[in-house]
Amino acid sequence: MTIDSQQKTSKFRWGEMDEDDDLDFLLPPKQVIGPDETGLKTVIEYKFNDEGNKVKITTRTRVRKLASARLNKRAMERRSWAKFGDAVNEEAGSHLTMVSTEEILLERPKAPGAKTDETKPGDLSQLGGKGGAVLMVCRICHKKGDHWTSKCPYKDLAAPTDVFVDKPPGETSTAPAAPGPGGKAAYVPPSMRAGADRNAAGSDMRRRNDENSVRVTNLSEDTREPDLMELFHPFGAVTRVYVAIDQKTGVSRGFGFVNFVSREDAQRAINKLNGYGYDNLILRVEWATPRPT
DNA sequence: GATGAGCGG
Repeated sequence: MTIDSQQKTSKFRWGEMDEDDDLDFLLPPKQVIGPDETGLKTVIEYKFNDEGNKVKITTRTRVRKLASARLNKRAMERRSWAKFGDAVNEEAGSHLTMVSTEEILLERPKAPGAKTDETKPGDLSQLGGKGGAVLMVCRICHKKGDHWTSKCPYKDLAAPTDVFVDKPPGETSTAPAAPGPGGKAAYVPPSMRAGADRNAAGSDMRRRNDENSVRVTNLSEDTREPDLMELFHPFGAVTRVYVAIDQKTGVSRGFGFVNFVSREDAQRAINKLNGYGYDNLILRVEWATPRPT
């Protein structure tokens, strides 16, 4: 026995074959001929029948006839049109199919409780941004790595998200608190409900409040936020008081901010409290320049 | 004299 024939037998031994073993590799390869001009496609394949004999199976199919039969009259008519536009100088299907350059963001699902994926810190810089840039995709303008949704320059222009859209006024819900068929019942603030004037009082309020920000400087270092509240709230509704604290030492940095609902109230507070003696110091109260967005 | 913390996904 030659080495060559030994190798052959080691690949395939008749004795080890089961009845249902796949012997198809012993058969000649399948042949596909056509379809020819008449639309006739011929497939020739070989199989073993139940007796273990090799049989040849020839299948003929009408291809073109069938395909055209499915096209309706109008479609057939369109086929006879003269080509126009870019198609005039092109082979059908060559350059006419466009590859979309639109950016489509896919969010990779992450199992709850799973650790952040093993993206190396070096990769983040390549994707152009501050730390965590890859995860930062604005839900309003979809710009990625630039800003969070809350900082979006289009935040105030954006149409409200679906969850905030209430039913049209005529449609009254029978059970308002019950979850809808699709899932949880979403709370809809009155200002966002159908029929509410969004421009009047609701969505715009937060931004306006932020602009009614008053800076208070020359505070003694033991002046705290409750003190500021006590001092300023007689002038009108205060939405926020803040005293800057040194993060290391925990002592006041001597300045803070007070936000008012109404700009007029803020102005009155400024007029009255600027130069006011408080804790042996002369307060300085003036409009704060809005924080950089 | 002085201009805010931290949280998302």
